[in-house]
Amino acid sequence: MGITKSESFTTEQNEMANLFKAMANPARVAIIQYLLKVDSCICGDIVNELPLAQPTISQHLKELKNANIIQGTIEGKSICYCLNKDVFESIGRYFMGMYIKLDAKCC
Amino acid sequence: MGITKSESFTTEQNEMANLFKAMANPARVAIIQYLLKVDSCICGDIVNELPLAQPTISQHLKELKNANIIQGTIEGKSICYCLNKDVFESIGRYFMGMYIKLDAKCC
DNA sequence: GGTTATTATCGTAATATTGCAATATATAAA
DNA sequence: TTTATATATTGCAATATTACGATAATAACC
Repeated sequence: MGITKSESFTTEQNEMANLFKAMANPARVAIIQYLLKVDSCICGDIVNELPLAQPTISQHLKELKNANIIQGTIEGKSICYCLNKDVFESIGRYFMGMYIKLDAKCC
Repeated sequence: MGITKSESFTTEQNEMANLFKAMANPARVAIIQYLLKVDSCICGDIVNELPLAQPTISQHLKELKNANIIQGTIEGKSICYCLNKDVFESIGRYFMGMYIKLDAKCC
């Protein structure tokens, strides 16, 4: 039918999928990399950095915020965005854990 | 327009996005978790494990294989699938590297 | 050869995502 | 209060993704 059968999978599986979905776009990867470089910035800085219109950037920031990858703090008339450190630690641990568990013997 | 402006971003950014896209679906997350548990299996085992039709599983396996997350080896009339250990190490390092680089001071 | 078992491909319908122009909202400054 | 600045929301068109039935392809077995 075209819709993901989310109800057929566990909450954890859906949460992991949503987290990856938030990063599954080159513009959002670029935003994350930019935030890693500058520590924190306002929406307008990202609009100047990337070749996308302001509403598009705003929408991407919203998705990253929904996934808890970034956080935004109101500072006067602008909003200061920065990366959420905890998320990266837990994703890193998730994959390193898989790497360790993974048996070398394959088919 | 609706299409991702891939040409506006670096090759690395597009590759990272594609890797995350391959994992941005609960069925594919479930397949990865199942392969982690059983080490290796054939397509039919996954069809029995998940509530999805055989063509759907086959399509998901194709996407995981294209992203180099799994590999498939022909064994008689069936195909043995297993996880690609290297990918998980590099993704894990990618995120742990971000975590370490990330400054605690946020906005 | 014919049959069975296993997986892949095609076609297609339903839904989701991406991007932007236009517009709305909110705050600061004048 | 008006104006400027910064960000969010809405509506829409183009494209991508998801799922499955029908069918094809491949290999083992008789």
